[in-house]
Amino acid sequence: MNKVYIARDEPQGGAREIADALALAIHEHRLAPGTKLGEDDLAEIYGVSRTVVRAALQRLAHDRLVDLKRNRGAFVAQPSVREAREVFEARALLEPRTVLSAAARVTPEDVATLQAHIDAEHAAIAEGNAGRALYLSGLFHLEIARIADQATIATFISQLVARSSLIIALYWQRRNALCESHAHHALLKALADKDGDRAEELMKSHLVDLLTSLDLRNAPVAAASLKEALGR
Amino acid sequence: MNKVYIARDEPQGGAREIADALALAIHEHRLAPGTKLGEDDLAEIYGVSRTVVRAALQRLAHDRLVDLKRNRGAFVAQPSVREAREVFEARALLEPRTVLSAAARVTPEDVATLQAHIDAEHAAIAEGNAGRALYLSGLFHLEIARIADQATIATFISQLVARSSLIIALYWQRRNALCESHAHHALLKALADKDGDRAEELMKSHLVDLLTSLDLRNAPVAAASLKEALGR
DNA sequence: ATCGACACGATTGTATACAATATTGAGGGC
DNA sequence: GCCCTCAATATTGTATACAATCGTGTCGAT
Repeated sequence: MNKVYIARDEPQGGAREIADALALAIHEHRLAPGTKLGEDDLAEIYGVSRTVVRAALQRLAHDRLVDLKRNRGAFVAQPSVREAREVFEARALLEPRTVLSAAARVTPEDVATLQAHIDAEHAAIAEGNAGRALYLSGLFHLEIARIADQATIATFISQLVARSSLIIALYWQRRNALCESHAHHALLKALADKDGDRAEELMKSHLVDLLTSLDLRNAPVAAASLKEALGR
Repeated sequence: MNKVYIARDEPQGGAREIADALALAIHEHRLAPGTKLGEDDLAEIYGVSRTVVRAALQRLAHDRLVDLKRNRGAFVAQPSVREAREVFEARALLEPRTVLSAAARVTPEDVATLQAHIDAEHAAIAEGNAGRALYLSGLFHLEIARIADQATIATFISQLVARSSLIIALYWQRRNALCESHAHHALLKALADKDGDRAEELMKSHLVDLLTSLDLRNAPVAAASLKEALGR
C-alpha cells in the first residue's frame, strides 16, 4: 500500500525506498526506539551496498527518526520528554489552522478518501494490528494537509506525525486507541459540513487530548535493551 | 565567522561543514538560484572526496535549498511562485505565535543579542554587503525561535528563512531593504517591553509586508544562465 | 580482588574504482 | 538547410577497499 507508486525521477532511487521502508517500520512500531540500525545488516537485508543505506539513514536522521552517533552508528530515535512537548507544540501551531484551510477546499472525493482512511484504521484495529492503525491514524492528519493544498506545511506535519509515533511508543500509557477514531470521525464530519471553525476547534482539542494521554512525567517506559536503557 | 566552532560530535563531520558553507553562500546570494553544484568541483574546492560532498548535497536537498535531479546533478533551488506562497504561509502559522512565546521568556541578554543582530545588519548594509544583511536579517527571526525555547519550531523556521532567501533572490522587486530594519527594531522593542500581543501583531504584519513586497505575478527574474532559464 | 592499560575485533568514516545515464557534437539522410 | 541518429564525453549512481575510531575482553599491577 506504500510501494504502489513507481519511483520515477526520485533522486537516490534506492535510498528513498529504504528510508520509506524503515520509516514505515518505525511508524508501525515494528522497530522500537533505541534499536540499532547497523549498516551492514541493512545492506544485506535490502541487497544494496552500505552507500545507499547510509544515504537512507541520513534522510531519517534529518527527520529526527534516527539518531546518528559518530563512529557508533544509527539508532531509532528516543525523543526526550522535552522533544515530545515541542513536537506537539509545533503540531498545535500548524494543524488547527491547516484543517481550517482544508475545510474551505474539501471536495466530496476528499471526504471519501478520509473515510477510507478511517475504515482502514478500524480494520487494522479489528485484526489486532495496532501499529498499522497508528500509522493510518497519522496518514489521516497528513491527508488533511494535502487537502489544504499546502505541500510545505504537509512536509512538516509528516515529520511531526512520524515523531509523534515514536513519542507514543515511549510515553503512551493508556492503551485505549478508540478515542482516536472518534476524534477523527468528528473531524471528518466537520470537514464534510465545511464547518472550518468547528474543525479547527476539534483539531485543537484532539491534539491536546493526544498530549494529555501521554505520561511525560517519567522516563521512557520502553527501551530497546537494558544496555541502551542504562547506557544513556 | 561561521567555522569558528569545532564540530565536536557532529555526525558526518565534513559534510556538515560543507553543507553549512553552501547554505551560507546561498543565503547571502553569492550562489544564485539555478547554479549547478558539480560534485567534482565541490570535492576539489573543499579537499574531500565526492562521498562527503554528496552527503552535504543531500542535506541541502532535504531542506529544499538545492534540487537533486537524477543523473543530472545538484542545482541551487528555484522556488516556484506556489512554493513562495507556501513558505510564507507556513511562516505566518509559526512565527507570530512563536514570538508571542518568546516575549514571555525574553531576558535582557536576549534583547542585547537581538540588538547586536540588528547592528550587524546595519553594518553590513553600510558596507554594501546586501547579501550578508539579508542573512543576518534571517538570523534575527531564528534567534526569536531560540528565545522561545522551541528547538523543533526553530528548525522549521530555519528552513523557511533559508528558502525565503532564495525566494527573495528570485522575486524581490523593490530593492529598499530599509523596511526590514524598522520592522525588526519595532519587534525588538515589543519584546523588550514583554508585550507579547504587540510582538505577535508586528510579526504578522512584518511577514505580510515581506510577501507583498515580492512580485509573484511574473516568472523568476533571475536565472543562473540562459541555458537554465530556457531549459526549464 | 579491584582497577587500569593495552590489544583485539567490530563498526563506522572516507576515498577510490567501476557502471549507468544524460548531454553534446558530428555525421548522414531528407 | 534542417532534422534525426548515433557515438563520444562528462557526470552522476553504486559498490568496494582501506583507514579511523569505538567497544570489549584480557592481562598485569597495586
